[in-house]
Amino acid sequence: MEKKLSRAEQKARRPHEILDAAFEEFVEKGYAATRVEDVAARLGVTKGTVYLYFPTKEALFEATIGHVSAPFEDVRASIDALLGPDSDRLRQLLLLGYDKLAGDRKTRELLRLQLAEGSRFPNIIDRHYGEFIVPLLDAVRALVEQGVASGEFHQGAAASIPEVVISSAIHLTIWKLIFADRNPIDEAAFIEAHIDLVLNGLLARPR
Amino acid sequence: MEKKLSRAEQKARRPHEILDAAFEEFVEKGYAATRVEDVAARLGVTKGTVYLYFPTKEALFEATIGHVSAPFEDVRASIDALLGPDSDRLRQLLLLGYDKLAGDRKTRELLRLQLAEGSRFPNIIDRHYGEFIVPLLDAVRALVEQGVASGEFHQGAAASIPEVVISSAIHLTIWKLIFADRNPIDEAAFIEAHIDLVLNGLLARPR
DNA sequence: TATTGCTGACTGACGAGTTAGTCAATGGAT
DNA sequence: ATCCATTGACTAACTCGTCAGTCAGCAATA
Repeated sequence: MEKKLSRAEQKARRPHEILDAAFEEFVEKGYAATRVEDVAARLGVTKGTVYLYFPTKEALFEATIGHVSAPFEDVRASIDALLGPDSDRLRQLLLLGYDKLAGDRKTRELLRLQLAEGSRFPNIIDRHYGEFIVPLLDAVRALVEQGVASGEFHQGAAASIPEVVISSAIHLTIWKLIFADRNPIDEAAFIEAHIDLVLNGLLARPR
Repeated sequence: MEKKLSRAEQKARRPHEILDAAFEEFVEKGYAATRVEDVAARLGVTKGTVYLYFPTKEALFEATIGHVSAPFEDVRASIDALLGPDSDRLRQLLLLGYDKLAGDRKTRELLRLQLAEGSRFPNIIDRHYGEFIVPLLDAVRALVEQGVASGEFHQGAAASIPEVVISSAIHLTIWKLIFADRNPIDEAAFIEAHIDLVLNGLLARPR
């Protein structure tokens, strides 16, 4: 079902197509081992075409990172819309986190690229940090503080460091990145265990 | 203070020296971008020398991974030596985990290499999984199960998935890999928060 | 016909792997 | 103790393939 596109339409689509293809190649091979020609081949065009839209391989890489890390603005809004007691809101927030981080292949692979290439492209780290990490941590912190204020959560070391609350989502993401399909994990059970731990801890409750 | 080494001594040291240098280069640049000549230059020798000891760059890389992931056999023993109530033993186990994972630069960077190059060198993953991950998770699982049996820990989703108990150590490791020195974190407070969360959870205790 | 998105053949640089040759340590002979 | 033939760790300059980036020309569109 190939639709015939006008030249203008084709040209307008090219950058997106190229960035999508580049993302796949960079994820698969890493920056250094990726060949611009292979990126082009994914679209059935040649290297020259890619260089009409991006001046260098480096520029292509940075644009690629920007392209996939773009659609994160809605997260903040979803967080503010959560309802119910703080423990429920925290549960929903964590589920949302799993969905956006461990569940979304693009975000996951973006993390891989940050780890693999971040030292040579520091700006991709800083950008992601400001646009994604800080707001997420702030949201968790705000939620936990509110829970403490309402008396639903107890004051303590854990309440002041939001990182430890979301760690398992990072953990599952890393696990999936390392063991793609080889050591699958029961994700639903993992997430339930995480939420259970965060709310109840391990110590037996006094009855 | 350069000590004069006999030829035999020099030759015996070479492989170690090369692997140490190679590790630094691979960590810094990644597999593809690392030049064998730069590895050699770290020792003040030339490329040819490296090829006397390792047949290809690939073989050098795999040997390098093997070289740094070697000293892990003692962890199991340290775990079995822990004493006291289960909550104390768990705390000590976590501290040990932080020491070996987040605290040790080599282990940390090994994780980075696994993430960055693992898809192209599957065997380095499998090896590490069997030699390090499985024993560690088994140890945590055994400890938690014992705590449940003794009544100190409560039965629940968290108790059956040891991963969620150690997640924050992974999280801190990743954080340090991504933000080397740029966004430092109060590690002692982080670890305390982790232990607090694991033991007590967030929910306020009934008084 | 004029325009332009694209091609594909080209270049220059770079890096893995090779190998003929070097020279200093070694150890046996004197 | 001194000499010298032999060894072998190492070098330096090479080949060969690869790949980023270029650009004159082509062919389809408007």
